[in-house]
Amino acid sequence: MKTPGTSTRAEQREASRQSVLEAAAELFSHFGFEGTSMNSISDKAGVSKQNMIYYFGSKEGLWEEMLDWLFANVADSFDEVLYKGRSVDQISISDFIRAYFEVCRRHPAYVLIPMLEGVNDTWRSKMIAERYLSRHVGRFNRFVRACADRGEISDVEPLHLQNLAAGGAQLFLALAPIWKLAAGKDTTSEKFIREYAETVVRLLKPAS
Amino acid sequence: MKTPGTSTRAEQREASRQSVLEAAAELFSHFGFEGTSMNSISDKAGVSKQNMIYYFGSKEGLWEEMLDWLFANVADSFDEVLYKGRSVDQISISDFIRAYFEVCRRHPAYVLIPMLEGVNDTWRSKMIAERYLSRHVGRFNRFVRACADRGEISDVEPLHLQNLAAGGAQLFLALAPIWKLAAGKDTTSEKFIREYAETVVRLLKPAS
DNA sequence: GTCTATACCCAGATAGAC
DNA sequence: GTCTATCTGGGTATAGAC
Repeated sequence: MKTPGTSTRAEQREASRQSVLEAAAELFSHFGFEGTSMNSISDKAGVSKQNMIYYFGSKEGLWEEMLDWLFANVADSFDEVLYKGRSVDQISISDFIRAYFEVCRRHPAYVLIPMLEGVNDTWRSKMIAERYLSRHVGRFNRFVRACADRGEISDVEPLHLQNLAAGGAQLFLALAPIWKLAAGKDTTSEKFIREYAETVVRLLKPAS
Repeated sequence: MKTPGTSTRAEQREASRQSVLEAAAELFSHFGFEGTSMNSISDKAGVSKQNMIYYFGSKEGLWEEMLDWLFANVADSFDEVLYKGRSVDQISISDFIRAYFEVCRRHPAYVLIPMLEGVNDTWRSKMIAERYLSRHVGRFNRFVRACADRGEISDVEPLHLQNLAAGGAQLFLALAPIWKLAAGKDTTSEKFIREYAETVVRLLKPAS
């Protein structure tokens, strides 16, 4: 039996919020903050614009909630694909790269939004950097040092490695439309990304 | 002595067009097509909006002329930095990567515009791909095969190599604001880019 | 809580005087 | 060729009925 009254309303509201967040992530990630209108989000989500603003307060508020929602989803995927309860010490650089590429493939907006926003120094860039990337960069640096100590990778500046390990797939995934047009290949397929991960892993192996 | 009459007018017009193109490249490359207004371009260029539209017909027309102008400038830089009259056979992969990074550093818009536009399949992506990137990709593939034949690089899929060789610097340069915020480093400095080029070159060396 | 109607602003583009 | 003035459309956000 469905509980009547407030419970159903709350459920309805949550469902609407959810579909707005999904639509917002999709549109913001493709057209940027300025290039995305509240009309297009509400159309895509099937929620009236007025209610959407009522839920999220403003376009800025919606963007902010979308960001937190997105990064929470990504963190869940990371746990599922990579950590599975393991600690950082138990993860090899190959595992990391392969898993990272896979997570990026599953969450296009995770790749696209920092890419579109990171071009400028705005409140949105600041929010992405402060809430998420700073922690990410620090954690990655510690991970790289551990891998280097174990002799798993050749001696590479962590930031360079981060760019090689994470950035390459980001470009293939984010710029898939233009890669398709220019090179005629689908750079988002699971196979393509897996093979690229293998290339990167191979190049990073220390010359024994 | 300045020639009077039509000549001066043509010069004036050319100077105005030039300053509009510069402003347009700067703004389009940071805020995207939708995110850039004709008002902001005309303000930055110091040319009235009405005359700007008179010169370029429309926002679309201006974008198109800006693209050709930009890629022509980039081609000049490539000639200056890399080719210097040499043929492709005389250029090593190290030279290429270092030069490519330097050209990207000199022309931020060359990196940013394909990045912001390449996310979607629009008339602008098509124009970038058809007029420029397709040729670029084909040329690069031939170059890579030549390098591989000479044993200069380990056996890597050309598209992967292209992404490693070209993409890495693009991300550091394009996303400099967010890298600065997240990692506290200026990833656009000549020194930083040179060092990153050296890392890439080193990793690509075949394990002898 | 959810609708209709609308206020208000800025976008791109045009008309017409000079 | 370059201005002033203006049109039309779409943007975010709000007011108020229900």
